[in-house]
Amino acid sequence: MTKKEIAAMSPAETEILRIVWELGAATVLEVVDQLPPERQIVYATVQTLLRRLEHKGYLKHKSRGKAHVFMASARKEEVISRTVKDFLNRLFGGDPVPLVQYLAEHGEITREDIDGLKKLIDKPKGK
Amino acid sequence: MTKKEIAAMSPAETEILRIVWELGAATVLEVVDQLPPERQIVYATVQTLLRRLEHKGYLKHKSRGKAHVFMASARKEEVISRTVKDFLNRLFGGDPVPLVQYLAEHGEITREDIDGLKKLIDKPKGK
DNA sequence: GACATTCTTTTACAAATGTACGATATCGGA
DNA sequence: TCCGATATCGTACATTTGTAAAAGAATGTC
Repeated sequence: MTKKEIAAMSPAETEILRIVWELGAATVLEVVDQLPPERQIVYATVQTLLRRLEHKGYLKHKSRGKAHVFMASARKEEVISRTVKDFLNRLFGGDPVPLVQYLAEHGEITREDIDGLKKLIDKPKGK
Repeated sequence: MTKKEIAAMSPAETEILRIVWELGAATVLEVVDQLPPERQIVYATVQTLLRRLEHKGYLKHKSRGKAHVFMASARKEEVISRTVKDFLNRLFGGDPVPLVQYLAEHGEITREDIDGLKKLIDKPKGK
């Protein structure tokens, strides 16, 4: 395991990283446009966040014309894994059940979602 | 809704708050003892975190002898709700399914857990 | 090829965060 | 009542974070 040493991302950075993941590749402007309307945050700020994410190793970029196109650099699976685990540890001492329970109780996930999950558990070697 | 305005807690603070919840009520020392051994953090630091949590409204304390006994001040349910929702928004754009999916795929939750969840969903007004 | 436009780079900066030392207060004994 | 042990309080301080303005560079357009 020679990697792993990648600085944790901050909440605001996480938000931005997620959007880049969603878009696959995106310029500063495209990320800004993707932000929820109620999220007041200017171009320059998003740009700073993207740059910091690049510094930390989460993103890389290539140029398209004068614009920079950002895209994932670290493996998303791994980043999510680390992030979720950390969150779970801090808020629930590592036990995922209360978290899922919360989601269920608050109607965040439906019975259909749950049925789908069973399948995942049964065949762990999913595609 | 005249409340709600409670400053967000930082990751380190979250960790400490969780322990206080778990213990119900605890002195600085008791919290320190509850921290996982690999978590290197001295008494004074935990104290600061507890103090900050109190300032933000998450905790209150009463005295027992010379020691302060900290306990929840804000409703845990609500704090967890806000925290989980925020996390979900930032990392998954608000969609809980990928999160639960991740937990299922990585063996964090078992089939039994899931069966229990269905019950919760079926009777949302659970005790 | 001069301009307005569009991006990036550089730089800033206050507030929050993580971590902790030193001074002071308090309590239970000898 | 003086002492050692135990706690809290006040303070500190380097980083990180969130937010952004200002300056500089690349582009397409007349």
